[in-house]
Amino acid sequence: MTTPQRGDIPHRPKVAVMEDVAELAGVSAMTVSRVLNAPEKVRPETRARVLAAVQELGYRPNSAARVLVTGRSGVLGVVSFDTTQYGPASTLYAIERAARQNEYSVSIASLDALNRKSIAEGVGRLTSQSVDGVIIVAPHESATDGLRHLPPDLPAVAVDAGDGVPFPVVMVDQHAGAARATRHLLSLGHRTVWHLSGPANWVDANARVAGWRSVLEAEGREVREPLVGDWSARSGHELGRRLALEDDLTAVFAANDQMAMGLLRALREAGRRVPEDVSVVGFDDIPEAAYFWPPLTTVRQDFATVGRLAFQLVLDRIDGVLGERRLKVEPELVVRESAGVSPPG
Amino acid sequence: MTTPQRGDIPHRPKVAVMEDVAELAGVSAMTVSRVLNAPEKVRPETRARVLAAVQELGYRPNSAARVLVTGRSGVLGVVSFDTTQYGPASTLYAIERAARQNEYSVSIASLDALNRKSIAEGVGRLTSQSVDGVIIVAPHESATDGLRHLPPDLPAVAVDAGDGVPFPVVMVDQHAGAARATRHLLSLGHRTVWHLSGPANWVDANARVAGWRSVLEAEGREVREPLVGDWSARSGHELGRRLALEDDLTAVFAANDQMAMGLLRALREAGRRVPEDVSVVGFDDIPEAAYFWPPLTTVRQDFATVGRLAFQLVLDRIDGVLGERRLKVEPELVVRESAGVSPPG
DNA sequence: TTCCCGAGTGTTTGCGATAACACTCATCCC
DNA sequence: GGGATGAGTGTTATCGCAAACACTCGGGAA
Repeated sequence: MTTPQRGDIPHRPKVAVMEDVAELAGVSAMTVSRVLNAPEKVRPETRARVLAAVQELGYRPNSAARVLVTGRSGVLGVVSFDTTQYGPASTLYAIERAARQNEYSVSIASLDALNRKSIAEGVGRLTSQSVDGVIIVAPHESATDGLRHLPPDLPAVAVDAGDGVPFPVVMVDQHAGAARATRHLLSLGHRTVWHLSGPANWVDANARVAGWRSVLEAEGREVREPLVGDWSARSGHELGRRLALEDDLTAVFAANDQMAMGLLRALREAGRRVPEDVSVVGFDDIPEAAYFWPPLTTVRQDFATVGRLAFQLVLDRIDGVLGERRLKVEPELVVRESAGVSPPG
Repeated sequence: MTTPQRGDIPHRPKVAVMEDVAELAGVSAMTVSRVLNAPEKVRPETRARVLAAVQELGYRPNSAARVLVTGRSGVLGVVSFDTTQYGPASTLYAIERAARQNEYSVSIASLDALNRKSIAEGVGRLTSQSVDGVIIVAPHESATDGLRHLPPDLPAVAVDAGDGVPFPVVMVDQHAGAARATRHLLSLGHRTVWHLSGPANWVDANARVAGWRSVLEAEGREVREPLVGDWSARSGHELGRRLALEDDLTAVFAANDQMAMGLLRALREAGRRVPEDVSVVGFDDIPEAAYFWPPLTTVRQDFATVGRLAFQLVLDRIDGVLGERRLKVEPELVVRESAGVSPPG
């Protein structure tokens, strides 16, 4: 037993490795490896001895060594933008959950900007860490463009991407959700529906505009130019003040709940009652939506399902299975009190 | 050159390794390694040749191999609970940002429950992935208890933990924030302040109760039993209906903005005007708080700073530097319109 | 009896990088 | 001129694990 030198800090406190376990159990390292990876190939008594030794030494396999030899890390990369927002955060959470249940863990790369370069860099940060696969949550057109320039053999899956990406895509059917919201408002007797949209170049925003527009056009209603916000309550409020000036305004479909919230306040400040004078429908169904004033009618996105499906798809890709190209999750209209019948013209 | 066998899928598409770069540049692998890790030790011309080769082959170092030999992964683990909430999500985001700026990447482990076992398991999932350090965001008493049972030599830092944990702790000074909110309400002329607290055993909730109580006691005001919510708008609404029945109610301090939102609605439904009849102050300053009706006076928590500091502290611990034991970030009172002068008794 | 087979285990090798040390010169000093 | 010096580069060993292959049995078929 070597005594520590003066001042020596035992820096790596000598953690047990496979060889130590083998020795304690009186077998070879290979047998230990087998107990851990293919227990059925080891006689039960031997297995028990090995497991006891593992327990006693508190042995944990060194993943770096395993990765080096197997080429598999059991780590999934997620690149995303602004995970403080409800949508991305929920998606990330669902992915992590699904991953955990499948013995995967997840490594994240947040993006500062949404463009080709930063996407490539985020993916690069992850792949150089030897992740087995990547899920990219970046619902922006330029991110979509970035995806097109990634190596197509990368085991990747996109969430909420536009068309023409070389990977499977999972997304909520935004078009259908927006259409549902718009139809709901028309069914209440409104002559037309205004739209408070998300920022240009966000795929969700565009799809919602398209869904909204398609219903109005199909029904032959007037299509007013959408007002473009930035998803924030602030922008909803600001644009809401402009909307409140329109006196033929009776119904508004806001592209997310935060903007709807700002809108609600602007309408109230302008003396327009909701839903008596103006009806409002949002999108997302954030947990607080039911406690807006009035409670918000909105379109619920099932992020948990999106996350789960995305994980399932990367898993398939990692295993070389070619799965669906494009999976859509149905959104659901949640009727509360912010939308009512059209006031008599 | 071996021709692929029939049916053979070239499974690992032969990515370039250091030896390939070395060969192309006409040097040894060691020199390539040096160019990458200690460029000043290599003659400029050699370095240029190597870098050109790296470029040409698209070489990326294999991190697993590097980890195996250096014992350092450049990965930071973050264990947290419910990252869909604004606070944890913001903290996580700030940590990721700080990490990225220091060439670290982050791996996450979400917890399904907050107890000793799940904390240990979360930390275990991360350490077995050879993270260099861990930040634990689990502001619950039983999580704090879990921390006490972790190996104290683990390079870990806790965010928002209770006392007596064997790691440095970073947190917003909840006590001071709550005191500030309470004092603000008293300064407006209210005789006392009610409290809508967070759930029992959450360290933030407890600290806010303590801060609120300490001010009332110091000023000799009546201390009404706090109503205990669960952070959600739903619970704020429900408890708010009970509060609305108290006719000596003039001021409420809610432990977070979501509960304040529910409370606001309950008060309005009961015909109590805010701030004319009842003043409300929240906690967090979520981005929407300014668009509540009325705009919410609240206490802003600087999660970005918390995240940055936490990262700095783990970094120190990883490097063996012994830093602060407990770092507090000052919260800030943001005055908006939901709190006003006390109505004449 | 002999041979084969396969279950169970061991030995060797290699994954891709870096640490530690060895080597080669040109330079500089006395 | 001889040796010390140090900058620049190469060689070898090693990290911890698993794949591939080798070995040792005991039992059943021929």
